[in-house]
Amino acid sequence: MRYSKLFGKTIRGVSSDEPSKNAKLLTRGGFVRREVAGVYNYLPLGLRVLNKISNIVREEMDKTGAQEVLLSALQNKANWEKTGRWDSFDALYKVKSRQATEYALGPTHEEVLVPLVRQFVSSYRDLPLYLYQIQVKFRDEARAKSGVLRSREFLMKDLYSFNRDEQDFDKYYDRVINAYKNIFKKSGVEAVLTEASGGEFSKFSHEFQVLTENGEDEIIYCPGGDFSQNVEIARVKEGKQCDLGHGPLKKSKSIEVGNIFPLKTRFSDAFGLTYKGQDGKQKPVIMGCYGLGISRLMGAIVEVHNDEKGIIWPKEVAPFDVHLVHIEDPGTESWAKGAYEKLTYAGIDALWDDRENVSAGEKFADADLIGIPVRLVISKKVGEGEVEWKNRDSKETKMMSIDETAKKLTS
RNA sequence: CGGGGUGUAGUUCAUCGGUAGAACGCUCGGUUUGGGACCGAGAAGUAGGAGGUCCAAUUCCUCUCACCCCGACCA
Repeated sequence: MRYSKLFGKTIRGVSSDEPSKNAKLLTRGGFVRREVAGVYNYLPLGLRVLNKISNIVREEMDKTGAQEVLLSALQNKANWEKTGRWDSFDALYKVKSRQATEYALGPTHEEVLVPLVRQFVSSYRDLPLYLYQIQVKFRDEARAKSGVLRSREFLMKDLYSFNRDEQDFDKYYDRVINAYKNIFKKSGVEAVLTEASGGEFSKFSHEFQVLTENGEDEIIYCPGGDFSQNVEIARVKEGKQCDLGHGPLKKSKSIEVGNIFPLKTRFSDAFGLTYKGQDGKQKPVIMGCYGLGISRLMGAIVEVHNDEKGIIWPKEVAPFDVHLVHIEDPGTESWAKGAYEKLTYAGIDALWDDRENVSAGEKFADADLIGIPVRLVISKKVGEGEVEWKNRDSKETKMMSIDETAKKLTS
């Protein structure tokens, strides 16, 4: 992609209206632009990151045996009344058609999926069933804040499990925990598996919490990794010695990037989702719910991976593999194009800063702000057929041939 | 939803009763080219909206809308 053609530009300053680090950097870098409070537009760079994260999530979800669907955002009011949530779900957006029919604007999808699954599940042979989607969710937050971390419209992966019994459910629950661990690891963040309140549905839930100053949640955890609780339920205090000898428990602000919990038969009962067991008896389906905020994770990654110059994307979620910077010198006009074509041919996704009459300093500053993990410079100083390789998170540079570069990037 | 604050050029902000200004960005010309270069010329605004006070309102008052912050809320 030629940077000169890319929709969305970097900007130097950003309104003091946008005080959160993630929104500031994402806005300055040309990834997002705010539409209204708590709602963001994702520009090409931002969408690329969302898609990278989504694909990591898809891969791991598919590995657990789940299938992807896409459910409706406009939802049937009657089903929300059936579960009692039409009135009790505070953050529910309600919209009205011209015929005065009311709809829920989906904040979550039990009310859609359970009746749908009911049409297909009747026997123990139809279970287990695992369905997920990646979709825009709407929640009427009393107060949107922290940039893309708490927004009213956001991209979320939600998975719902349907099992014959608790034992099967427990096994799958653990499998999803593992999948989540893989997702966060690949996305470049450390997410601490944390016990939290179960709210309406069960005694407990599990949250995946990314430690950062700017988080809204707070957890008490063992530095050894064997214990973590959200302060909302924590009975122990910071500083208490870990039972397994890992030293004093720590307290930290954090961002909840995933939340999983048992639904038991809460929705199966509401919609009469049952199956006939091998023994001929009609039984309720045991459900679980597994959320993961894609856009929120993007924000969390930015909160964690940045420096005074801008974002530092982990490789797997970066909008491009490399940032090709051409410093104009007479006689080098064709060099960058040649390099770009070679890299593209090798399957490397390059953002090529081909702007004319833009100083080297400005191109470097933009590259740092955008935060693609590898920067390749082409200039007279570097020489034809060569590039200067620099990682975003390092000061060191290295000269190498374009062929070598392509090989290193694809290995 | 309570408390506080802010709406002026594409963006960030000044002006604070006498009808609008800078920087960045943008356009044109030229000089530059390894860390956000420079010179010159130029385009760009119903001052969020409505009402009121006043000879005169971006400025003061009222209402309204939007946005931000703190809190409450956050399956």
